[in-house]
Amino acid sequence: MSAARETAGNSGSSTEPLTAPVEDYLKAIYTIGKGTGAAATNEIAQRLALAPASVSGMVRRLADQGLLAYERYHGVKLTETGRRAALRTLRRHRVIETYLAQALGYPWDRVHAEAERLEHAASDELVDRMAATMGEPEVDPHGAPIPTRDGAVDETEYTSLADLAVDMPGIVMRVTDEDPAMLRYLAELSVVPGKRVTIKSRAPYGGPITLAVGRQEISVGPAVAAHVMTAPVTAKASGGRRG
Amino acid sequence: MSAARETAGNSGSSTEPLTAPVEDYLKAIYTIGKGTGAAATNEIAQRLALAPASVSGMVRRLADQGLLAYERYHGVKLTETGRRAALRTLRRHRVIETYLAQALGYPWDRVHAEAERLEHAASDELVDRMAATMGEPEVDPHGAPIPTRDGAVDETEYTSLADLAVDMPGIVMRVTDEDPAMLRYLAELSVVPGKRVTIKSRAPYGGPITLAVGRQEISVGPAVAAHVMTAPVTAKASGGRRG
DNA sequence: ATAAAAAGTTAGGCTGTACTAACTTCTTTG
DNA sequence: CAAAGAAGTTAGTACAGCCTAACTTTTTAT
Repeated sequence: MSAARETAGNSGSSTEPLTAPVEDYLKAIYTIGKGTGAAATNEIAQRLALAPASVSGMVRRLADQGLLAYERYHGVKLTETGRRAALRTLRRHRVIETYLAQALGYPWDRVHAEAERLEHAASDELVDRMAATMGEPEVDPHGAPIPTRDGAVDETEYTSLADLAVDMPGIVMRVTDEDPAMLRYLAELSVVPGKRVTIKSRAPYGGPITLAVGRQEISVGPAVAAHVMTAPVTAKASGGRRG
Repeated sequence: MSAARETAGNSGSSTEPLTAPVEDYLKAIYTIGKGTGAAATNEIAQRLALAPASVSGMVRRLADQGLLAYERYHGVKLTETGRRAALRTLRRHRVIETYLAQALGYPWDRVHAEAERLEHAASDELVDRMAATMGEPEVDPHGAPIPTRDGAVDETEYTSLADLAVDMPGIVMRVTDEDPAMLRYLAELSVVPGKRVTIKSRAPYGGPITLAVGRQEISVGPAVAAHVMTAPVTAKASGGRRG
């Protein structure tokens, strides 16, 4: 279809800047596939709040541009080029979030929305200057690792509160949800990166999880718990990352 | 969702956010008409580097949205709504420029390009936080006045070096050009806001203008001189604005 | 193993913003 | 005041993204 299409053979990485929607697709696909795995059309659509049909169309174009590998009816996988582009956007996003919080006093529940727009407008120079003035932070305000300039990310997997064993203390490393209401809720409970927590009990059938945070004892539902990621306290080898 | 188009008769100021191109049009029209005057299609086209035909089309839609008054073949004028929108964008642009320079060490020749993109992505909250951390600056790094939150701007007109009388000392208030090369050139000559300058001589027929800047004597062409705006040194009533 | 359900795709449209080519209106000037 | 030139407009097209409706393919469950 649509004959005459351009120079035909630009399946490599052309240097034209990506559009905001394209960056959003790549970011979504990356976070779904966590670097290597494949992403399903429907899941991409849900993440981006789009109709699945729209994703089918876009995904084809991204494949034509060499950003991802696509086989009809069988999801999508980032190419190396696509992965690099995704990580560049992710770095922007997280550096900006961190900067907003540290330099401009943004509350942690609002940095995401602002960064979501700025990430498409900020130059690499800007992002690098922000990172430099903050001393090259390694995690954003939610504990998510910030990719480096050259596309390296800490991909350590943590244990969520939903999976953490009873009486095994853990350090909150990350909250993997950006919903402002949930973030405010967690902040109120002091469940934020760096805090030490211990599961006291877990009610069955999706019931509440009771845990100790500092000297307080609180209860949260499993949906919340699933988004709070922890590292074992005993492992002093926390990989050199610091909040 | 998004069914059935919306309330139809939105010729007033609907609260939907403006797109980046729309903001660019309004900004261009504002700066051409300096607040009140009209802007010609061709001039808008030139500012935005677009074909005049594209401007005709867009301008009609902006008129439909109540952002400007448009009469075929007779240019365009901002409505009050349009003017407010233009000033909001201008404020964003200039606050961002100033912040980039002051907080992130951007050189003054590069702030414009970066702000040009960020102004469409930054929220009012972000812009206000930037302004607040800088103590509500009144001018940007080129000396352009920053509109206030509620749309007030200093519209003082200054005298360009091309018009400044010989031997009448002036203070450089503003440079009205964003070309990085020209800005670097002027910075090298120390012709920057705040500097005191005195025209020593003006060669006829568009020849060079010789002026004293500090203890240095330099020569510039009329194209450069036209973009350097000065206020009389004697007028202590400089309106309360400070670089 | 097949039918129902889920997932994914194609077809056909729409909007916003741009372009070129051809035409019209305004302005200027002889 | 008419003709040339400048300015501006319309017509027709394109492209990126998105949508809904209808269809196809894959998966699951009986």
